[in-house]
Amino acid sequence: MPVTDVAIDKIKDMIISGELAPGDRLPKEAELAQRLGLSRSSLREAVKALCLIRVLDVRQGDGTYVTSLEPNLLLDAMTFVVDFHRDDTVLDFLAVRRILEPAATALAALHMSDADIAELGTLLSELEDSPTVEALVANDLQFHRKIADGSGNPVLCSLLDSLSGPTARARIWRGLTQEGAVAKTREQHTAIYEAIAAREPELARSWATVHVAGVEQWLRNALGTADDPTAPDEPAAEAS
Amino acid sequence: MPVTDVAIDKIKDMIISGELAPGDRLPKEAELAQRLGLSRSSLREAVKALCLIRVLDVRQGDGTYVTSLEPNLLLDAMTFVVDFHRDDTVLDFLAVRRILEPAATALAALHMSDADIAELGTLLSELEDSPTVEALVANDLQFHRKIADGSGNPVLCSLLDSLSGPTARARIWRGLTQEGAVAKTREQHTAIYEAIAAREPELARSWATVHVAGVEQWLRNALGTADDPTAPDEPAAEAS
DNA sequence: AACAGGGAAACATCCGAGGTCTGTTGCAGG
DNA sequence: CCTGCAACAGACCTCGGATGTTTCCCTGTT
Repeated sequence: MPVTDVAIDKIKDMIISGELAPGDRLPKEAELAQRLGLSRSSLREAVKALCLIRVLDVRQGDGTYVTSLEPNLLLDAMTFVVDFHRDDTVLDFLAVRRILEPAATALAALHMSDADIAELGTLLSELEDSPTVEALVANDLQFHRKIADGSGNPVLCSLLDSLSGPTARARIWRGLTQEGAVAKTREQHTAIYEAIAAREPELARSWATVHVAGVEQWLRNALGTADDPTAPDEPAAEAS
Repeated sequence: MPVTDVAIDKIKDMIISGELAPGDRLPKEAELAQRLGLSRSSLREAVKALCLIRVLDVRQGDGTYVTSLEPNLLLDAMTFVVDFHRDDTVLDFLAVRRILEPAATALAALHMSDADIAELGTLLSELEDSPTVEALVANDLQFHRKIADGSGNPVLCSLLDSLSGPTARARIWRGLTQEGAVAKTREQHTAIYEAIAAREPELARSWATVHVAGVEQWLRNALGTADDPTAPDEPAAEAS
């Protein structure tokens, strides 16, 4: 195993063992390199890799620090990974989102604060009557992010955030090619908001399912894979 | 922005744009470095980072290649990230797993091949009467992995696989401290298997919910956070 | 045709020398 | 005493080259 990979594991272990706590500063490059028994070049490769996944944070002129290691930060790195997937796997991501989003929406109906719900309503009313597709998608992302955040589970929130990337692309495509998509999206968002405001988790869950499934169904038809037997094609009664 | 980060983006773009397809070989270090306008040292840092998240695969003496970029490979890198989370966030991961696992189990009941179901049964019967905790957990991981794979959604499968890491640790802890956990786990596994074999998605979903919720409930009590208002503490009726 | 040897190619690792940015310290002025 | 600016030191950034290791592949032999 290359020394760089060893160094990555060593640093990882130092963090997991508690020797390095979140926010701590690492020894300077030269010092740490000597301690781990490798050159500065190789160490820098290890640090850069851990930096990409948000475990370390290097600040030029200052030092290298362990990040907060909070779920939202670490899962955020998954967005980078998701970006690599082409359209042929976007359906699989969307299928996962269709599982998580309704659950998150139901949780939001239970746990969201009144103030946050009010902000959610503001978000909806901020949208112009005839928004551009870009504005609609941006508003959509904020809307769903706020709901995911309202679920009270940071892991769930971050995961949904990451999965929304490909969905957003698909949604733009949809908005550009399908008439009525804008109006339909707004109607469904309003319905979800009202269900949450009414503290009706099951109703919120159902609307969320309908909302995501709509995009999924359209995308499946657009890709011509509606007859793919390996794809999950049963509603599975999340909203029963 | 450091030149290394620029290089990471450049390489990423080369892949996303299709200039570099999965399995393709990158130009040699010196050549690519010159083309991207930086030194080999800096380029190597970029390559190493992309290597950690399984986007690139370097083979000494041969060259650097783009991986298959399949979801299972890329999501697999998330396991590395999940390892960094301490016990105080494991409940959040478990809560997400409790959302995904029942859904995956229901899908497996619909899509799993008869041959795979038979293997699932074999897995159960392979376990000794009084297994060690380690053997039980290993068997448990295989069992759930096979079900996740049977859902037919590679993204869902990989995601569950990553989330099972922390769960496994908790399960070991549970097995070591709670009497009857071994027997209960086996009973529930058998019930899940039989529901899948009977092609009963809703029954399979319910058993999976019970199974994961059991660990979750135990862990919450063990951590003394049962009264945490921010944690999702409602069954949310997945199995209604 | 099969096998062993050798050479070329490519990555792995290291070293050392500037460059750039940041945080701090100390001095001068209000 | 407080404020602001300037110089300094510390730490990371980037580079280029030299040497070691591994793999692939061509070649020659059996």
